[in-house]
Amino acid sequence: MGRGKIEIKRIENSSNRQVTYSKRRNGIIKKAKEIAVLCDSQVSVIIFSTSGKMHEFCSPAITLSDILEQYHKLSGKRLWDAKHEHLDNEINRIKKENDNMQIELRHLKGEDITTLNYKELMVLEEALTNGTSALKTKQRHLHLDPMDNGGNHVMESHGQGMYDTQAGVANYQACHSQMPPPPFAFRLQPMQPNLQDHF
Amino acid sequence: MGRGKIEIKRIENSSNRQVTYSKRRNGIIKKAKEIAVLCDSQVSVIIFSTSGKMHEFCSPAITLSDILEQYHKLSGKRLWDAKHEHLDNEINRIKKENDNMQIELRHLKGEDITTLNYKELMVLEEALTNGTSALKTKQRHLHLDPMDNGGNHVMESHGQGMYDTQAGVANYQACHSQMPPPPFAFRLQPMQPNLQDHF
DNA sequence: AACTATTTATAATT
DNA sequence: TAATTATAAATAGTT
Repeated sequence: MGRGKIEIKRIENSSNRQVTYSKRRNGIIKKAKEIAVLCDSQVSVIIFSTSGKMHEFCSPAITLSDILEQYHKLSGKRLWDAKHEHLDNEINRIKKENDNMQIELRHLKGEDITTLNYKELMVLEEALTNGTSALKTKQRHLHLDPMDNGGNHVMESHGQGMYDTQAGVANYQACHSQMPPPPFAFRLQPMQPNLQDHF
Repeated sequence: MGRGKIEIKRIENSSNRQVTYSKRRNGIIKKAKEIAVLCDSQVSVIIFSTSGKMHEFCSPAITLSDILEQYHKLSGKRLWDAKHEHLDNEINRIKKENDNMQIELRHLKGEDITTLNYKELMVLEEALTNGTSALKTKQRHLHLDPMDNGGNHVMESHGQGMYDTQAGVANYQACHSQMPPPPFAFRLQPMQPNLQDHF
């Protein structure tokens, strides 16, 4: 319907195709609206252009979800099973990851460690050692730079916090005074890192 | 487009409505096919008659599922049913949980703690304290009951590990000898538990 | 369901 | 890019 008849095949000229798309898309959606009103039917039209833009029409007083549910009932085609399965797999994967982390967290916090064997305890000890060491370093940093927080720090009494991990010797000393509870500086005793090196 | 112009409102005559429905439905689906070919676009048309019959058209080389997924991405509207939505929510929930645990784990291992503030460091310290304390207890247990593992333990040298947390005073002393690295028994100094009681 | 007068959609043009 | 218009296509009413 136009100045000339056209063959129904892809319009090669990009600009023409875009124009035709726009006109015909409006046409279809107009028709969809009309049939919905005239014939009291439920219609869903979804159109994506090559450029990725979407236009849709859905009968008033009904959602696309409703239409899809109807679709499922009437056609028997299950549109969502694949998606559901994928989501299920995803959930299982993440849950497993979750469980493992949960266990690791509990162990680091000292919970549920009665079942751990010797080797596992060693790994745990190393992790705690590293964590404590890093925390201590951070705390010293806070101590040296009180501007980070609102003061309330206690001077490091003394002691060489760092020690040669390669030597594998805990060679520091910590002798705290009886002052009121210091925030945290040096209440943690560094532990022996790299334990596994000895086994 | 016919012998006379019609108003776009519900056709009351049931038989006429049925005829018009049939004609216009074919028209829309024909148009949908045409625009899909002419403009290389993806189209989905689903029509339900009042009598419950369904007709559909979907662009070749694409499934309705694909179109609906696109639809969700572009419109943000959720088309899926309750189950789908539930699964989606579940994934988001677990992922968030996952992220939080991941962060906590990293902190306990001494990673990424430079951004922690004072209070957070205190919480972290408490966790490490508890974990270390529990580990030490377990290690002592292994020491007392060498059947658990292959022995190779060192006797506890000395030291009063526990101290009054209520007093809020870090009153322990730790003066390690320079012995060669014992496996693990009592290289960990108990730290102050229940730190939060003080704040 | 087929026909056809007429309306509507739209291809080509401006 | 948007309006115009000649023509093709769709379809309302008829048979």
